Order: sequence, then structure tokens, then C-alpha cells
Amino acid sequence: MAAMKNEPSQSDIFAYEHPFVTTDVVALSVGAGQQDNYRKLPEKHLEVLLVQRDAEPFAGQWALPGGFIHPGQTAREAALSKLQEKTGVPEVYLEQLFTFTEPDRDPRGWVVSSAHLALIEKGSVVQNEGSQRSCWFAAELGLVHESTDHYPEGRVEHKVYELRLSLQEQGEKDQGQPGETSDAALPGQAVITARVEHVITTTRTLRADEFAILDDGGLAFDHAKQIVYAILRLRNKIEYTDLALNLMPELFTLTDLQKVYEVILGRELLKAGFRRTVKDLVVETDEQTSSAGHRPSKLYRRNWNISLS
Amino acid sequence: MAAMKNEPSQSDIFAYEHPFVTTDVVALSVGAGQQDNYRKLPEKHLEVLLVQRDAEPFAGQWALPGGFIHPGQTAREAALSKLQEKTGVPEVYLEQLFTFTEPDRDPRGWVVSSAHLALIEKGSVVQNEGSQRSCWFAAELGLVHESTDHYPEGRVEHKVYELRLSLQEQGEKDQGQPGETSDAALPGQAVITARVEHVITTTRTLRADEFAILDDGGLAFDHAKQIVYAILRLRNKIEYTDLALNLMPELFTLTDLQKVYEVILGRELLKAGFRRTVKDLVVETDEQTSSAGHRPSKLYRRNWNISLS
DNA sequence: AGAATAGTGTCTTTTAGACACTATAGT
DNA sequence: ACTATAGTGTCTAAAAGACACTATTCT
Repeated sequence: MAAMKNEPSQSDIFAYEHPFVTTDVVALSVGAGQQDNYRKLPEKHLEVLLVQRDAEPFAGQWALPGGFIHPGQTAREAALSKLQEKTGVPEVYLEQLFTFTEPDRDPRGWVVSSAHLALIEKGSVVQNEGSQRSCWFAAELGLVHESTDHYPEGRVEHKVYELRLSLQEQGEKDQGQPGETSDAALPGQAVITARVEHVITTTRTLRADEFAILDDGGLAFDHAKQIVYAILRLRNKIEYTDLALNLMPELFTLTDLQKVYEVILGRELLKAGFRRTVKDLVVETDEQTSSAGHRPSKLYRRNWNISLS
Repeated sequence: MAAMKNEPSQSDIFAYEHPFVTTDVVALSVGAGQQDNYRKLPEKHLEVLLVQRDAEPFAGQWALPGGFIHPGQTAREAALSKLQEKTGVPEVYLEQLFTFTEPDRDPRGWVVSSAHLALIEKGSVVQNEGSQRSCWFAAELGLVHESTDHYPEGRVEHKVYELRLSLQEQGEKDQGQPGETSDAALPGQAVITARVEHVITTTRTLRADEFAILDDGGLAFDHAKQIVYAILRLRNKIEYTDLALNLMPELFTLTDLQKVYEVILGRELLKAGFRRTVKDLVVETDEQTSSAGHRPSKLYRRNWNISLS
């Protein structure tokens, strides 16, 4: 992906000028933090997979995994293979998110990108041996500003989201010396703060949505926008689908599942009600957790014998 | 949009080979049929806008409006301008539907298409003066086959949809001689029957959707798939959004609105319940219908002072 | 008068929200 | 014994489904 011819004479035989097409993958998962009390359950957080670019443009900056679509491939196939290359996961949930076509979204020229949303169970990740560094960043999305302007013909709402990404140490499982110099010698930023604006225009006849990057926080391309878009989509779909189960391991407790919902929705849920609403999505097993410092809990698995929609 | 270079040596410097990108618009509206009894309300039906291609490939066949994206445009802008060219409507609801990237979807070569869904109020259409013939086709989507195969690792569901498109006479408003030779001298098929299969694969770990054309019924490219996709999306979103209001004129009766919901969902709704659920989406006006052969009904307009989502 | 639609009232059922209570390993 | 989580019961409020009833205009 080196040089590219740049901007030929506009509005000329334009039928023959055509964009490059890439795919980007917003891979989300839910990770667990430190367990600070021997019997307290660890906090969970949403995570997104980023790779550090080694080529221009944006060399050294963090970006979503992705790349050019090869001839003979579909966008989905390209996204899937990029993702497998970075994570080693053979089977993931993957859906098309949105195709970003702003003409100036890539400094190299005209490049449209078909963005995908992937949901990955963190435990299934085999650490990659790819050429680029890839890391999971904890992601927090917060609404930091909201305003509405009223006009006689309609109104315009602005919502500003702040996306905070912070690098997770990889050595979660090997439990290394706690709080030590584990994050030394890491190039690139370890905390990224981006701001993305969601503009909703409502007139008497229609409603339109637009997203704009206010501050990319150092993320490459329009990836801040893509990540926000992905999280909002997940937040929305989790309410009426079983999407969240793609983030769970084979066996899980209902409390774990509830925490996944909570971390995605960004609010707490009531236990009794939650269990009522998910009861058809899961199947009880004979297994239990043990040695947890408190009452053991039943383990469930996904119920794949349901037909939604 | 004439000749295109064809298929260079695969898997060579592929970073430099890139697809053409087009946009297609599935423009849907709701039209009214004949009023066969002076006091009976006319039937409504879903309609889709098609244009007759005058160039190869698929010359003479019906296709969705669309075309290549020009440099400097977004896909949305391209879709919007194509649509305005065909309908003359200045403001329409338009959302990105899906980007179709199957490498063989265009016989000319590698062409990906960013499909859009537009919702148009039929009355706002100014008949076009474009070079191509464009017509509204009544659209009916029916599920004609459904089967499930069970495997130890999951299951595969097949749903076969039949899409029936039939050409509507343009002269609806000028009320011409009923049932006469009005549809003479029309080239191209007046009824198109296509079949599209929806394959849902569910395994223990994930669920994936695929669409395949079984019979394009004479529609160009993969447009049968795009239309089915669009109708299913509309059917789904109408349940939790106010999307249907984009299909209504400025003033409308609740019965009209209900018929629009019914025609999209393909089932009847109960009046009392329907009015309860839409009451926040609309605002009552002082106006009424008149000389209808029965009790006049109140006219409503869209309530754009609500925030969904 | 009678056809056809407009509009409302009110039951029942289902779903969602809230909260309080009991249960049980592990140190 | 105490802590922290596991799990259930039940009351209430809100939403959805079903159906019956009244209201009104035009031919």
C-alpha cells in the first residue's frame, strides 16, 4: 500500500476514475479488570482491537485493523481474513457496519471503506504473530454534550461523544508483578481521547443522521468515527437481539452476562428483571463455579435454538 | 459508462487493482389502487421505482436507479442526485442499506455497490424528464418456502421470498378510460417475479445471514436481492421507529397511516391499539376529510418534536 | 335507511420496573 | 460469623392485544 496516483483533473471522464476500496474492522470484546478483593468479582469493560501503523500515512498511530479488498473477495471475506490475521480466531460474529465514503477521509486519495463490526470472545484470541503490533484498548464512550437548536422548519440536535481508549497490558493472564513497570517501553500513546459529534437533523418531512470527528485523538483516518458508530450500533442492537452472547465464552454465569450488558449499555440493570428477559437466550447446565469466596453460581450456555426476527 | 478493462492477472500487485463503485437506490413509496366503490377506501400497496436500462449490460431490462459515484461525492450524495434526477423530489428520507461486494455481481467486471433505501411520498414526485424511462412498480413480498436443517453443531434456516413487481399505469390521476388499452405499447415486462433466498446459519457460537438470488425474474444485476433486503429492513424498522411517516403526505388520516403500516408489515392491525401506539408520532390538526361517503376523519401531521433512539 | 368508515372505552394478558427477601460457599 | 455474590418471590406500573360499542356523513 505504497504510492497512489493523486487527484486527476476533477469532473473529467469521471466514469473512469474510481476509488480504492478498503475494509476496516471494529472488533469489540469485553475484558475483565483486576480483582482487587479475593471475593469481589472483577470489573468488566468494553475493549476494541487496534493496530499500530508502520507505514504512512499515520505511521506510528493507532488504527483499526483493515486493508484493501483483493480482487475476487467480498468485503466480508476481506474483513474476516484481516481479523483472523490479527487475532487467530477462526469464527467470529461479523456484520457490515457502514460504508464510509467521504472523499477526503484518506490523505492518499479517494478511498472508500466498508466498515464491519466484529464481536469476539476475548478468551478465544490467540495472540497474533503479525508484522504490526496489535493491542486491545479499553473503550469508554460517554455523552459529554447535548444541545438542540430550534428552527421554524425543524430542529438540529448535537450530541458530542467522548471516546476514551486506554491500552490494556497484555499480560493479564500471567499475573506478573502487580503495578510494576509492565507498561514501560511501549511506543505510541497509551491513552487516546477522541470526540465525535452526532448531528441529528429533523425537519417536518424527514430525519437525517450525520457523524463528524471533532478530535481524532491521534487515531488514524476516520477510525474514531467508526468506533463510535460501532459502539452505538451494538448498544442499540443488544436490546432486541442476542448479540451479546457472541461476547461470551462457552460457559458463563448470568451475572457475567449481566455485566456484559451493563458495560455495553452504560447503565446498571436490575438482577431479577434481567434474568427474566434473557432466560430464553440461554440454557442452564449442570456445571457450577467454585472456590469463589461466596455461593457458587450455575453456568449457562447459549441457547441457539431460538429464532429471533 | 462504456468499456471497462477486464480481469487482469489475479493475485498480482493486487493493491493497485481496485473496483468501480456505484450506488443504487431502492426508492419505496406507498400508492393507492382503484376505488371500486364510491364510499370504500382504495387499497394501498408498496411501490418501488425502477428504470429501464438503455445500455448494456441488461439493456432493456428493469433496474434500480443508480450509477457510478463521482470523485468528490459521497455515496449518499450520489444516491440523492440520482434519485432527484428520476423523481424531481427535493427532500427524501435516505439511508444506507448495505454495500454489495460480490465480485461477480456485475458482468462488466469488479463493481461494488453501496445500496440505499429511500422513502418517498408518492404525491411529491414530479414526473421526470430523464433520458431513461422510470416507472413505479407495485411490490409484493411473500414468504413462499421455509425450511430448517439441523446439525449437531447448529442449524441452517432457508427462507425463500417471492418478490412480485407489477407495472402501475402512470395515468392514475387523469382517471382515463378504465381498463382500456392504456398499457399498450409498453416495452419491457410488466410483471416481474423474482425469488431470493435468505439463509440463516446458527451455530453454537454465532449467527450469520446471507442472501442469494434464485431467480432474478429479469431484473438487472443483483437488484432483486437489494429490493428484498430493503423491504425487509423497512418491515423491521417500522416497528420501532417513525420511518413510515416519511411515506405520508403533509396531512393524512390515521386510517391512511394504519394502511401504510399494514401494507409494509403484510398483516392487519387492530385499530384501537394502533392509534394508541402512534399517538405520540403524530399531531392532530383542525382539518378534516370531507365528502367521503361516510363520517369525515381528522387529519394529522407528523410530530417532529419527538426524540426516538 | 343503510353502508362504510371514524373514533372511543374497557376488559384481559403480557411485559417491565422495583424491591425485598432467602441461600450458600469461603475465609 | 461475616462478606459478597446467587437466586427467587411478589407487588406495581406500563404496554399490548382483543373486542365491543358509539358516532357521523353521504348517497
